[in-house]
Parts: sequence; structure tokens; C-alpha cells
Amino acid sequence: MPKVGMEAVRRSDLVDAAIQEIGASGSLEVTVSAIARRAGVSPALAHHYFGSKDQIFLAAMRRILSDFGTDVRKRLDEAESPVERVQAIIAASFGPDQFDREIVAAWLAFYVLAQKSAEAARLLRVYARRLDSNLVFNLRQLVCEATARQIAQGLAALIDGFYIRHALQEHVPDREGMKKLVCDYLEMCLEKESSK
Amino acid sequence: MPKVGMEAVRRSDLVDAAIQEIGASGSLEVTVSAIARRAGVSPALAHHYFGSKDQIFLAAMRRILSDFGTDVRKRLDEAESPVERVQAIIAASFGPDQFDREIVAAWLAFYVLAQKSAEAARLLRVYARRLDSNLVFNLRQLVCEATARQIAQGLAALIDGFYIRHALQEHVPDREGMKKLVCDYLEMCLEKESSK
Amino acid sequence: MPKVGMEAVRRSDLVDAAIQEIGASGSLEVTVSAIARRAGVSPALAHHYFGSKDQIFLAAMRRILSDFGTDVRKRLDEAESPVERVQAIIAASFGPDQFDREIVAAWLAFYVLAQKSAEAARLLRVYARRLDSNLVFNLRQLVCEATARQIAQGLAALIDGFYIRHALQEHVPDREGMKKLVCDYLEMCLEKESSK
Amino acid sequence: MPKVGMEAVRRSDLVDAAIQEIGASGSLEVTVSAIARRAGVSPALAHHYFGSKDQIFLAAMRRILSDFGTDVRKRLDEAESPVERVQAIIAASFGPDQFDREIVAAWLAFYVLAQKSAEAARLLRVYARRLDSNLVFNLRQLVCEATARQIAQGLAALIDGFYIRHALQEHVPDREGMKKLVCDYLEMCLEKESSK
DNA sequence: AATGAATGAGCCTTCATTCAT
DNA sequence: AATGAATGAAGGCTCATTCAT
Repeated sequence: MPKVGMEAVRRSDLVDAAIQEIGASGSLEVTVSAIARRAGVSPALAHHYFGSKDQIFLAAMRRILSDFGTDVRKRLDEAESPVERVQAIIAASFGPDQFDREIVAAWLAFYVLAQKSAEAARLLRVYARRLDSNLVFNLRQLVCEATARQIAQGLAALIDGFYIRHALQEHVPDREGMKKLVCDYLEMCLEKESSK
Repeated sequence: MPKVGMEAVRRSDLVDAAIQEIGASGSLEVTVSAIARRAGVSPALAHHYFGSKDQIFLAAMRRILSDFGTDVRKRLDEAESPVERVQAIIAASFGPDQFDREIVAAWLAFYVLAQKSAEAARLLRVYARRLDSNLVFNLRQLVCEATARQIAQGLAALIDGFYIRHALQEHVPDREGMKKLVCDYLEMCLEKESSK
Repeated sequence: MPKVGMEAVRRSDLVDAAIQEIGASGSLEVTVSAIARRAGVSPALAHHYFGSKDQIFLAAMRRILSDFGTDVRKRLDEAESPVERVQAIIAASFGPDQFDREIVAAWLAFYVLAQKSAEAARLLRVYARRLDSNLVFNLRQLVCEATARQIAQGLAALIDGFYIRHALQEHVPDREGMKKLVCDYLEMCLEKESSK
Repeated sequence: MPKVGMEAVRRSDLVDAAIQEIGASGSLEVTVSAIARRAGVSPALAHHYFGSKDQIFLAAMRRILSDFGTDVRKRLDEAESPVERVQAIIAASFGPDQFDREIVAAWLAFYVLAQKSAEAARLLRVYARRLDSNLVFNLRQLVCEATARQIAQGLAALIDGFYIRHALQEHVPDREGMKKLVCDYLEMCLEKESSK
């Protein structure tokens, strides 16, 4: 096993460890030491590779965002109509990979991070815009622009709401139940428009 | 200039300061010193009255929760039908007092706190249960039990979702817009049921 | 009940409380607040009367020392021979008033205080000298000066040793057992001399 | 200039520094900063290696207790009769290493610590039991069980008494003088028994 | 490539003490 | 005579970060 490429492995391990640690604690109050320990390396190495704790957090965010993006794209490719594409985005949000509690708790933590870190806010904004564009673009083929925007807003809020409630372990439907509620919302909105 | 009866004043001031500080920073990473400074007292006094940082946080949570509860109750008293009562709860959530950005950011921070503090989790659970009961009870007069529960879940998630998005300053409708979207959701759900 | 004389009462109460608090904790790490609370007054009053925490400690020491001195004197008055007088001093050390665990623990704490406070050291020295003089004076009537000094040293050490062991709750004889061991020591020393 | 293997050195240095600091002040009211300063390191390092102030204290106690134990064992090995073995224990107590004023003052402080810390109490109890067993076992070969226990109690108290008086810098015989007084006590007790 | 060693900065918390009433 | 109000000062502890190896 060549030592070559260790850097990529370490970085990835550390990012994983960071997500798990954040997810497990449900907050950003995790120490670099704890992350490094979980990744099986020294805290010094974490700094060596990332430069600072914030950079580790940002890398973890990018990972989650990019995993989600990849999943969305894959599902979009398989969809064959605007409605299916919107449903694909919803399905991705409640996919088993994304809706794991630790991941969701990390999401929530990153929302908090975005209040302090400009870069975190930027990452989140980029992701939110892309998602919104996607939703609006597909909805636009079914309803008027204004309505499309409104529905997109509602869908996004509903998804975020279920996320936060899931993270808090509140009494909440299971994954499929939540997905169905969101899809129902979509359906109702579209029906209402078409019956006008 | 010490005067008697300052304790209540100081406690209140400190709780206010804590909410503002938490709201401003968007997280619980605020120092007791900063809170005390904002309240115009020494950090020692904050500990003198509250015993610990956590107790200050919990007091702040109780304040927000209780303010919200009071507002809800007032609005419920003025409502005259089940639908109006559900709308009253929605309206309270988007009332000017509750939907102030700092308050909402504090809410979010408390959600995070609930992941670490048992007492915070308990407070939140009590509040959530009460809200849920209220929604379900009133919806129950309009639709069947199962549907009432589903609608309540959807409404709560939608509200929480708009909260989080508001806190993040994402591109999001204004207060009235959000309220309308939630009310529309309620209306659609009810119509769908009655048209069955 | 006239308010006159409250000062004396308060001072006495506070000194009692200090001894109890020190005795209970087994160290000087007691707060003025705790002492005041035990005495049923405000911490401010404690300062008002004593000026500082150290002064409270010193007053407590004086009280214990003076109580002991009074007891010794009383017992000495009742003794009718040098041997009886030495035994009286021993008996006083193991008298029920002095050998209460709290008092003994306070003694120990004051020994520690004497390492930091010049005044405490002085008080202890005065007491030790007086005790030593008393012992030596009476022993001197039975044995030579040098021997008297040695026996006095041994007695004092033995008593202090039992005190410390008592305070530590180590496996140790009961009060009477200890007293007997000390008296035996005295007896053996005297016999040894007389048999020379 | 970081080198590997410093941990053992630092720990040892810090324990030394703690003993000196405690011995110099005659109490446990020493700061971690002062200990660290004396050891030539930062306060943070002391916490890094020991975790807490209490652990530093306990480590210091263990060091003193173990040094004493080692010395006792060495002396016991060289003794060739029960009496010599008892004398060896006495001699160890007044050996130059153990009877250094700072060490003795630290002893006293640890006695106080034992009143608050369960672990300190345990350490002291273990040491006291072992010493007692040793004394009783050897005395048992010379006198009956009950007498052996009494003599052991007397010896232990006498030694502790001289310790405390030495720590307080009271007018007290020198090391050899004290040792002789304790040995005399032993001798007198044994003679008394054999002359029965 | 990786780490043990080490620290500065900062936070929570405690407490003796002061002061106006 | 007594206290509630308030704080300065100090200590324990944590942690991100640096550095030499």
C-alpha cells in the first residue's frame, strides 16, 4: 500500500468524523481533539490538513451538501416529467442517506454555523438557490411563475420543518410518512391551481 | 445605588439580555460576561441570581415559551370557531412579537440546546405537546382523528420551517406571506377532506 | 427584650457557627456566607462585626483556646498533687467538651491556619507555652528538669497525635482508652525515673 | 524544545512542585498556577497531564506515601528481630527524607484533604492499616495481642504528634531526640509487660 | 506524514468585601 | 442593627493552535 494519497484519505476520514461528532452532539460544540480521536489521528494532523477548526466544519458542510446534490441529480435523471422531478427532489430530501439522524443534526448545526460564518452562509445560500431554481423551474411548467415560487417556498419550508423536528426527536411521522405529507402538499397545490 | 426589590428587575433584565445576545449571535456561544454587560451588570451578579449559565439559558427559554403561550391564549380567546382557533395559533406564530428575528434565532438556538440539556428538552416537549393538543383538538371538530393529526404535523413543520428560514435570512416571503402560505395549507387540507 | 447587647450575642453566634462550619468541613475552606447562614445572619453582618474572615477565624480559635484553658484551670483547682495536676491536664484534653469531633477538627484546621497567619501562630504558641509550663512545673516536682521537659514533650505529642487520629476518624481507641494510654505513658515515665 | 518521553518527567516535576508548594504554604490553598510555575511549565500543562487539581494532590500524596513505604521496607529488610523491626519503622518515620519540614507539612495538609476527598481518605487508610499491621505483627511476637494493639496505637499517635508539632515549628526536640522519645516509649511498654 | 509537547487566551464560577439604605 | 445589592479579583479548566522532531 503506497503512502501516496494518504492526504485524501485522512481528509475524508476527518470530515466523516466531524459529521459524526457534530451529529452525535447535535451542536457545533465539538472539539478538534474529539474529531481527530474519532478519525484515529492526532489533533495536530487535523490542523495540518485543514488549517483551522472552521475549515473542518466547512469541509463537512460541503460534503453533506455535495452528497445531497449528487443524490438529487441522480434522482432527477431518472425522472421523466416535471411533477416527477419535483417529487424526486422531495424524495432525495427524505432518502435514507440524507435523513439519517446524525446527518440531519449536522444540518441543523450548520444552519447555526451560517449565522456566524460568512462562508457557511454562502454555501447554504448556493445550495438553497440551486434547490429553489430546480423546484421553480419544474413547477413553472405546471403553474404560473408566482404560484411556482410560492409552492417552492412551501415545499422547502415543509422539508426544513420536518428536518428540524426529526433532529429534535419530536413525535413525528416516519420518513415515508413525512415524504407523503410533502408530496400531498405538492399535489394539493397543483390541484388547486388546475381547478381554478 | 442599591435599592430593595432589584432582584426581579435584574433577573428580567438578564433574561432580556440573554435573549438578545443569543438572538444576535444566532447561537448559544455567548458568554455570561457579554450577557451581563448588555444588562448593565457584572458577570458575578448574573451568577448570583441564576447560579449558572445554563440556568440563564433555561430562564430565557421559559420566557420565550411563556410569552408565546400567553399570546396564543389571548388569540384563542378571541377566536370563535375551530377554524379560527387553528388560524389563531398560526397567527400567533407569525405575530410581530414572536417573529422578531432575534427571538426566532433564539428559538433555533434553544432547539440546539435541547439536544444537550434534559431540562431544555423537557420545556420544549411540553410546549410542543400543548401546541399539538391544541391543534388536534380543534381540527378534530372538522376532520377525523387521523387526518387531524396529519394536518397538525404538517402545520407545525411548516411553521418551524419558515422559522428556520427566517432566522437564516434566506430569501423568504415576509411575515404576512408566510402566514398566508400556512393558512392556505390548512385550507387546502380541509377542502380536500370535505370534498371526499 | 432590649436590643442592647445584641452585638455580643451575634459575635458569639457567629463564632459558634464558624467552629461548627470548620469542624463539619474539616478544613478552613468554609465561606463567610456559610458561617453567616448557620448563624442566621447576613454575610454583611459578619463583616460588620469582625472586619474580615481572618478575624472570624481568630475569634473562633480564641474561643476554643479559652474554653480549653478554663476547663484546665477548673480541673487544676480540684487536683491536690503534682501527679494529679498533670493528670488533670490530660483529662481536660480528653474531656467531653474538648474532644468532640467538630472541636477537634477545628483544632486541626487552626494548626493549619497557624502556618499562614502570624496571629494564629502566636495564639497557638501562647497556649502551647502555657500548657508546657504547667506540665513542666508540676513534673519538676517529681523528676529533674531535663526529664520533666522530655515527659512534657512526650505527653503533648501523644495528645496531639490522638487528636489528629480522632479527627481523621481512624481506627482509634475511645476517649477513655486514649486518656488511659496517655496516663499510662506518664506513669511509666515516672516509674522509670524513680527506679533509677 | 519538545522531546518525546517528557510526560514522565513533567508529571514527576509537577508532583515535586506540588509537594514543595503545599509544604511551603502549609496548606492546600495553593494554586495550580503556582505549582506549574514552580515546575517551570504552564498551568494548562498541569491540567493536561493530571486532569484536575485534585488529581495533582492525590498524585503528590501517593508519592509521599510510596516514598515512605519504600523507606520502611528497606529498613525492615535490614532488621533482624521483632524489636528491631518496630524500631525500623520508627526510624523510617524520623528519617531525613521523611522528616523534612516541607514533607511533614504536606503530610498534615493531606490529613486535611482526607476529610474531603474520599480517595485521599482511602490512600491514608491503606497506609495506616499497613503500618498498623506491621507494628502489631512484630509486637505480637513480644507481647499479647491486646497489648500489641495498644502499643501500636501509642506509637502511631506519638509519631503523628511529633509530626504535627514539627510542622508547626513548635519548640520541639530535634529529629534524633524525637526518635529517642518514641523508642523509649516502646522500650518502657515492653519492659512493663515483661516485668508483670 | 504525523505527533507529542506545550501554551495563550478566554470562560465560568466563587467569594470576600463594600455600600447605600 | 442589619441587609440586599453589587462587584473586583482570582482560580480552575478547556481548547484551538503552534512547533520541533
